[in-house]
Amino acid sequence: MKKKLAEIIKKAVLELFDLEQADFAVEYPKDEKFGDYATNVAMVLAKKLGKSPMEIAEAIKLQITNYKLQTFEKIEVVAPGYINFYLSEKYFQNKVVEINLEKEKFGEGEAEKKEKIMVEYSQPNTLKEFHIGHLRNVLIGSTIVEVLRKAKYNVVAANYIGDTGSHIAKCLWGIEKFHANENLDAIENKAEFLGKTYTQAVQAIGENPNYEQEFKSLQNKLEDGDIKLQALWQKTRQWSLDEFHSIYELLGANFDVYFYESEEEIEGKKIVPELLERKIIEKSEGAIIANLEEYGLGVLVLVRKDGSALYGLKDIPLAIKKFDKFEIDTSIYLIDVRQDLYFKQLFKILELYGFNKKFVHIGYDFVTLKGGEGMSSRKGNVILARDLISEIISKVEVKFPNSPDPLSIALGALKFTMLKYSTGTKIEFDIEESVKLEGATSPYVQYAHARICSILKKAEEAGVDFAKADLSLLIHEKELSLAKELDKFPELIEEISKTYEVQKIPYYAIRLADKFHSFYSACKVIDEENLELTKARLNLITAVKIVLAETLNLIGVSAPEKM
RNA sequence: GCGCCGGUAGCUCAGUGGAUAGAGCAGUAGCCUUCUAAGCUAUUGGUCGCAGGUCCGAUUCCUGCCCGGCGCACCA
Repeated sequence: MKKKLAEIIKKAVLELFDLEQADFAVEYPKDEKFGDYATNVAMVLAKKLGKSPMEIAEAIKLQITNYKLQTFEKIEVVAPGYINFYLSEKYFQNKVVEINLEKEKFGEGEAEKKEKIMVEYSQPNTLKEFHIGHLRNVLIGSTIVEVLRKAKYNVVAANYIGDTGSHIAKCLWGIEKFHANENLDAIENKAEFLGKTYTQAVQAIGENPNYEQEFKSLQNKLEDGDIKLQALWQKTRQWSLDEFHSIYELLGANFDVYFYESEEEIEGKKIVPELLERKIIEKSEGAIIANLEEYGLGVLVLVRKDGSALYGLKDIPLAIKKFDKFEIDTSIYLIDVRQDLYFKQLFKILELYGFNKKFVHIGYDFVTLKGGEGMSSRKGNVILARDLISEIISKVEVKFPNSPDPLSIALGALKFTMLKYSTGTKIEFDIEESVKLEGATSPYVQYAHARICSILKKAEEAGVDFAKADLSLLIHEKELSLAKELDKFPELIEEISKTYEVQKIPYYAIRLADKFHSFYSACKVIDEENLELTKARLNLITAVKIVLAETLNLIGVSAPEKM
């Protein structure tokens, strides 16, 4: 509707005034009493046209009124020059019908988009533990994927596993040093063992310079293909991958393709001569670097002086492969904001290489612990994803002993909490706060859904057939307010598919649930005295149920029938 | 030093070139013989970090400053 209205306004403006184009905004007014949509077009044009905003607004209002569109109930001009549009009740009543017809397809993009987008996210390092900081990435990433799909983009969800590099060597060294005599295969929680050993190794190496030597020599042996170490690498790598897959399954995150750093490393080394030849990179202080000072991007080291490859070198062939092999148009990297400079450097190198494509880095700020510093696997001051989930489950069980599915409520609460922050906000994680289940949380939204299901079940048991209903009976303030919120859903999808502002989904879900709860206490749906109104309202809440479930679905939260 | 991000109610956070700046939590006062009170209704609470500038209009854009975080050559 927003788009349509913008076109109508533009048409009116261009007909009325001698203009090439018009720049203006169509927005939701702050208050419903100012109508359903408002535009500032008159104020924007005032100066250019040398007329007062009110005068222009009146002229536009008259022009649009002459179109005799049934969509509008009223068009109003208000000082200092707003034009407020009031949509008709009929429009919203029809919207309810439309949603019930389209069902879960409501809100989808109108046509398949031509653009193919790859979203790379998660990128965990093997042998490190999966902590709650990693959760933010997975949850934002899978939400972006879902939203883009809903908006009808062709999306490839990609993961890039960090299965090589010094952190691996450190952990393997730690195993050999401290756990050589243990039967590794018998360890029950292998992921935890690896994580702990990694932290142990980092600390030991930091404290004892001799260990530094030992670990370095192990790293060299590993890179030279030492058979025993290779086997250990393979085995532990698989343990980590198994753990990651299990966590993704728990969270409902899916990937279409996995890339591995250990494979890209080989490709990266192949293009070094060409990059050197073309003077995109150079030798410096024994290392190979890209000097990007002239672009204000500093220096990026690609190859260490010992000849080993760094992450930048691996990202170059991978970036190219994504376009060439997968035929994508846009490549999105979801990685925390601390790597912002790195991505600017990477994209610049690719540009200099002649690979000028659409690259996007979506950065989000990291997760810290309340009262502490940033979580770091190296320091071992982490809260593991699994531990947090267990803790939330136990809270749910205590608070709602009859809950049929505490796991999905707990996961919902976690996802919602993680996603409701904008990406520029650091999340100061407070476990106590995160497991609260009242207010702006997923249970609030899920509860609305469960309440609807409960009413629908009751209606079904009473044998009410509401397939045919007179929706024009929906004139109550709370009913229309609900329908108006439903109408905004497609615009929300469209917006987020362009801005990636995923926090808007939880906020939308809260607003919709809020309006439902408010309607629920003001209006009785099933009213034996008034069967026609009952049918109309059953249609309304069915539409609300569809949109609530779809909204939750986008952020991977279940919509329970019962709570 | 240079760069990026943040500074909005007691707390945690949304939001916006425009109409009285919002939500949750916390506080206060109410609401379960009625479709689930994980709920509803009402209410207290803000010089939108500071100072300038642009604009008809700035919390929003620009500049400077202050505070916090992060990044800037061999981690990813």
